[in-house]
Order: sequence, then structure tokens, then C-alpha cells
Amino acid sequence: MRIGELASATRVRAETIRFYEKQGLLPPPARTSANYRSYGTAHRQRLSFIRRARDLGFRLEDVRELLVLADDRSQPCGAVDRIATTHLAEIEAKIADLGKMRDELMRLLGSCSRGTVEDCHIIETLGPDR
Amino acid sequence: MRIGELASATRVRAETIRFYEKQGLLPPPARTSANYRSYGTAHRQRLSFIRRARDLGFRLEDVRELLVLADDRSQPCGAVDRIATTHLAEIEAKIADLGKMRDELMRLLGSCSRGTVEDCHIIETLGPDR
DNA sequence: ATCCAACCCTGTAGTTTCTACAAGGACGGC
DNA sequence: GCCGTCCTTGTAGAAACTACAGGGTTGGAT
Repeated sequence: MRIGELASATRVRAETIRFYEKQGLLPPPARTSANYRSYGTAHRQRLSFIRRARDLGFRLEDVRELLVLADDRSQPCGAVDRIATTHLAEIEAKIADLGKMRDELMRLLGSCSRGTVEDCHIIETLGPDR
Repeated sequence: MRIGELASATRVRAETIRFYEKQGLLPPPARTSANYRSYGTAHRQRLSFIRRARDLGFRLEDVRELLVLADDRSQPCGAVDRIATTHLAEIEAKIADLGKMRDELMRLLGSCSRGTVEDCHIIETLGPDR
């Protein structure tokens, strides 16, 4: 299959597929006589793997490691577990941060008096000094 | 005050202060005879404003607009409200996304059998095809 | 007077993960 | 032969900084 077909099969844009190839995440495929990339099932599976991992928020560096582990099926599962656990902790930290922002923003918006900026609680909270 | 003092007063790094100046968020200050930046109270207040807005997750473009609004105190408060409301919605969307990732990751990690990659549920879930 | 650490200057390049061209070649149908 | 769609490479941009490199300045100790 050509890059466009692979793109729609995996819902990964063609540009992104080329980008992954350049980053070494996806091996360079065979080429047709017209120099078009020609992909097979293994490529589609590998790209789907990458996409699922990205959907779970893993960074490309993590995806790279996970691919190595997936390729060597005799490895102990601990490394996978460690990567995923670390990632989970990062996600939870980010959720906590965003939750604080959300609470503070809701507090500010709730106190908006719909007047002029002069007595806007939001602007007032941001500056000048408290 | 010089840039280092401003930096520690606002907990914004000196490099970032220069960056904000280049972006037009902070007006260029006076210079000493040695060409050092020399800041006053107004600069510190403006930078604190920026920092608080950034802590709430506003993008620099939003901060730029908020600064304009804060400078013209007769403006109606609606524009501020609109920026903050939009931002709140983005934050809530991001929290929802991350929440889904967290749930899925926890599910995967809970099913980890601590064996080899061969029967690792995490790797299995990511690929090849389901 | 000299020395040194700690500060400051400018400008550029790197981070992350793509996305968007620009300029050109290939292919399939009419 | 032409048109629209696909493919190729390479480069630049987006966000918000961060990290140098290669210099000048300051202020205190010796």
C-alpha cells in the first residue's frame, strides 16, 4: 500500500508517517519504480502501535522504547511497567495542575460583575500587586 | 532594579524576561551607562501580572490581550470574561482527555502479570491488531 | 592595583511533535 | 493531451521558553 492508504488505514497523516520514518520509529519501506513508499502489513501494525501509544499520551521517546520491548518478546515485562507507571504519574500531576487552574478560573469567573475593567475581579486578581 | 533582582522578585528567569521584552509583552526598560536593563515598579507589576496569568495557563497571546484590557480600565469587562471562559473550556477539555488516558493506563497497569513481554497486557493492547 | 566570581549583554540554536508549504514528478481517467 | 489527485524532497513555522557562546561590568577581597 502507498502512504495515503496507510494514512487513512491508521488515521495518521502522511506527513506524520514520513516524520516517524525520519525519527527512526518506522523503518524505511520498499520503494516502487516511481520512488513511492510501499508499505506492508508489518508497517501498518507498527504504525498502529505508535498511534495507540500516542493516544495514551506516551512521548515519542517512550514509544521508541516500547517498540524495542515489543520486538523482543522474551524481555521481562518490568521495563514496560516502569515506563507506563512513570507516564501515569506525569498524567496525574498534569491533571492536578489543570484542576487547580480550573478551580481558580471558575472562582474568578463566578465573581465577574459584568461591569468595566475598572472593577473587574479577574484583572484585579492578576495585578498589579496583592 | 537590574534584571536579576526583577527575576528573583517575580520568580521569572532573566532569560524569560528578555524573551517577553522581545515579544513585546514587557516594554523595553531604561538602560544604565553599562547598557544594563533598569526596571521600576511598573515593570515589576506588569511582569507579575504576566506570571500570574501564565500560572493560570493563559497563552501568551491571551496574556497580551489581557494586558491591553488591563491598561484601558474603561473597557467593558466582557472581553476579559470571554477570554477566561474560552480558556476554562480548553482546560476542562484537556482534563477530560487526560482523565481518559489515566483510566486506560490504570486499567492496563492493573492487569500487568509481571511476566515477560510475551504475555504483557500493555504491549498486547498496543499492538499488533485487535 | 589586581583578581575573581557573579552578574549582565547579544544572538543563535535547541526542545517537542508535528503541520504547512514550495517546487516538482507520477498516474489514472476522459 | 490534460486535469486532478497522489507522491517526492526539503525547509520553515508553531509555543514558550532554555541553553549556550563569546564577550563586557561590577563589587568586594587581597
